[in-house]
Amino acid sequence: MNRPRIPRQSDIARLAGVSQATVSMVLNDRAGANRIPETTQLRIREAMAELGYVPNIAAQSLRGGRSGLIGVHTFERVFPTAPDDYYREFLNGIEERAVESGLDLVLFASTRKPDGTRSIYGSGSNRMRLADGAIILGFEKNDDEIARLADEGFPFVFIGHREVAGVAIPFVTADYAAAMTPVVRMLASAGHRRVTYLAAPLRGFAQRERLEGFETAATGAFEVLSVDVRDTADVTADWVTAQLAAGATAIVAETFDLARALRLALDSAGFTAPADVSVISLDSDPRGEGPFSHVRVPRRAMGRRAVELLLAVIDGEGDPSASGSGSVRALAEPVHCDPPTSETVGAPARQAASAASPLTIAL
Amino acid sequence: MNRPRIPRQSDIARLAGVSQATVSMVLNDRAGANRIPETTQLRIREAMAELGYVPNIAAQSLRGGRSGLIGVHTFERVFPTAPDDYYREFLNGIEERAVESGLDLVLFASTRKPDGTRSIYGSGSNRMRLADGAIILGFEKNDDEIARLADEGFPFVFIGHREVAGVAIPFVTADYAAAMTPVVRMLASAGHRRVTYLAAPLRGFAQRERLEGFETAATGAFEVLSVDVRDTADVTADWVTAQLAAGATAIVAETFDLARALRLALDSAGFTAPADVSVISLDSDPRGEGPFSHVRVPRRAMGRRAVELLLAVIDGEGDPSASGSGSVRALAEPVHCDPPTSETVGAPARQAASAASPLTIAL
DNA sequence: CTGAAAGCGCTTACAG
DNA sequence: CTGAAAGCGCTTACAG
Repeated sequence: MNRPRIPRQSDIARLAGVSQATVSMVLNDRAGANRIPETTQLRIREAMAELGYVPNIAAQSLRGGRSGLIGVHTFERVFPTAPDDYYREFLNGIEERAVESGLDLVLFASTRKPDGTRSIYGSGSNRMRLADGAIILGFEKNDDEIARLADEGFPFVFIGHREVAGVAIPFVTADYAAAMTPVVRMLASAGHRRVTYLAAPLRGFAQRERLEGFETAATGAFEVLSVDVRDTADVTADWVTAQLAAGATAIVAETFDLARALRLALDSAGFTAPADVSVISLDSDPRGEGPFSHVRVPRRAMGRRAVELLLAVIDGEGDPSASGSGSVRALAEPVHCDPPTSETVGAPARQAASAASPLTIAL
Repeated sequence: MNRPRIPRQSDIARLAGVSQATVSMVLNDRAGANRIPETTQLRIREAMAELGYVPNIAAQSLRGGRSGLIGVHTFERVFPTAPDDYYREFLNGIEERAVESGLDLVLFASTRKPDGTRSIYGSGSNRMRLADGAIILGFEKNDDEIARLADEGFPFVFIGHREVAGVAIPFVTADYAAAMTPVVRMLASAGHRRVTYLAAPLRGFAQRERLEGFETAATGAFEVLSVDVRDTADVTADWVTAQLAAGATAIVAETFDLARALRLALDSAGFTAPADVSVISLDSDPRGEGPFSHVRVPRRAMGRRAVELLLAVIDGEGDPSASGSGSVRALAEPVHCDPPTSETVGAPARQAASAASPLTIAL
C-alpha cells in the first residue's frame, strides 16, 4: 500500500540500459541530432511506457526558464458575482488561445490587498513572476505598479488601451473609430438627418475613439443633434420624448448599460424602435444580444490576440527600440469590429421631425 | 536598456552580507527556530525589498516546497461560451477562498487533447504537478486518469460526488437528500396530496440522492403520483395538462433546465403557478433566480469548501487509513442547503383534483 | 547564530 | 554514438 515513487528519467535509463542524458535527448526529439540508433530509441520508449513516465514540469521549467504559464491579472474580481460577466468573453478568447499553445493560465488571486482592491506589489512580492508573462484587464488606474512592472522587464500586455507616462505599454484594443463608419452609413442611408448621441460619462479611450470616429463619419452625412452625456438613471421617458421633439429621428447609445436604460425609457414612453425612432448600440451586451442593433465588440478575438501579443513580447519582440518588432506592432493593431445589424434601424418617423407633432405635448 | 536579471536569493545574500541559506530561512519564517537576530533579518528584508525579490516557484516546488498554486481542472471548458455558466458560482467560491489564503489559481488549459476533450495525461505530461493540489470539476467519466492521479499521490478533490473503484476520492457535495425534507413539508402543509416528480435522465449521485431523499420524506406526507424522467424537449403543454388531469396539484422539477422547460409548458398551456399548480425547482438557475420557488444549491459555499478540503488533503490529513483524518472528514461533510422560498407554492387548485375537471378535455 | 553542501529532476554543452 | 558533469534556484539537514 506504499505510494509508488513517481518514475523519473534515471529510472527509464536504468531499465533501458542507457544514461539519463540519453533519455532526455530521446524525449526531446533531439535524438536525431545525436544520431542515437533506432533500436536504442525504441528500447527507451518502451521503458518509458512501461513505467508511465511523465516529465516533471517544475524541473523542466527550472532548467529551461519557461513555465508555460500565462498570468491573468484583473484589478477587479476575476469571476464576478453577477451573471452578466464583463470579462467572460475576454477570458473565453484567452483560454481558447492558451489551449492552442499548450499554455496554462494563472489567475492571480493572491494579489488582493486588505482593502479588497487588487495590487500587484501589495502583498510584498510580485507573484506574477511565476508566469512567463501576464495579461492585465480592468479599469482601475494603477500607474505606479504598471511602471514598476515594465521597469522590471516583466512581459505583460493590457486588454484595452492604456497609457502610462514614460512606459510603452503593449495593448490590444478594438477599432472603435473605424466601426463608426458603417453605423453612420446605415443611419444616413435610411434617411436620418438628425441623430442624438447618448454617451456615458467619459472613462477611457474607447469612448473617446468612438465619439471622435462618429463625429468624423457624420460630417456631411447628417447633423449630430446633441452629444448627451448621461448616467443610465437619467435616461428617462421624458428624455426620450424631448429628443424626438427636438427633431432627432435616431439615437446612438454608446454602452450596453445605456442601451438597456434606453429600452426601458422607450417602453415607458410608449415608443418602439424602429417605428418611432431608430436605435443603434455601440457596444454589445455581454449578457445576451441586447435589445437593439449593435456593434459587436470582438471581445473573444481580443482575448485571443492578447495571448498572441504577449507571446511575442515574451519572445523579446517587444523592445520598442528594436527594428525587428514587426510582429508586436502587427498584433497591437486594433481588432476589427463587424458592422451593426439593422433590426432597429428604419426610416425616420415623419411626425417626429415636426416641432408641431403631438409628441411635444409631453413637454 | 537591457532587461535586468531577476534577483535570486544569492543576490539578496550578497547585498545583506549573509549566506543564501540564511536568506531562505528568513523568507520561510524558520528564522525563529534558528534564532537569527532581528537586525540580520531586517537587513535581509530590506535587501529583498530593494531588489524586488520573488521566489522562483519552479525551484521551490522542485525542491519539495509549496508553490502556492491551486490547480483547477475541468473536463469541459473553464469559461463556457454561454452566459449561463454552470461553473461560475463554484469558481466564485474557489477564488474567494483562495484569496483569503493568499493562493493563486492555475487553470489547466494545456490539458486538452487533440479531439477537444480534456485529459490529465493526454498531452504526455501531468502539468497538474505544478500546483500543490487540484480541484476537479465536471461530469466526464475518466476513472483511469483519476485512479492514476490518486496512485501518484497527487492531492486533489472533486466538486460533486465521485466514486472510482478502489480509490478513496475526497469530494465536496451538498446535502441534497436532507434538502428534500423542507420541500416536502412545504408542499404537504400547503395541502398537496398528489405530487409529480419531474426528473432528468439519471446522470449522477446528486440526482439519486434527491430522489431518494424526496421519496423518503414524502412517505406518509403525500403520494408521489409519478416519477417522470424526461428530456426538456418532452416537457410540453400536453404533458403538464396530463399531469393535472391525473390529479397532480404540484410538480417538483429536478433541474433548472427542466424548470425552464416547465415554465414554457405552463405558459403555453395557459396555466400559472401557484394558482393552477404549485411548483418547486430542486436546483437554482445559474443564470438568475429562475421562475419558481427553488432549493438553492450552495455552489459558492461548495467552492470555498473545496479549497479548504484540498488544503487539508495537501497537509496530509487525507490518508483514510490514518486515525487523525478528522479535519478532512468534517470538510467532506455535505454542505447544507437552505429551504426553498415559497413564491410558487400555494393551496392545491380544487378542480384539478377531480378527474371530471374541464382540464381532462385537453386529453 | 550562520555557512557549506546535498539534492529535487531536468537540459545542454562538452568530452570522449 | 553515448556518458559524465554542470547548473537552473531553491530547502533542509548537518556542521561548525
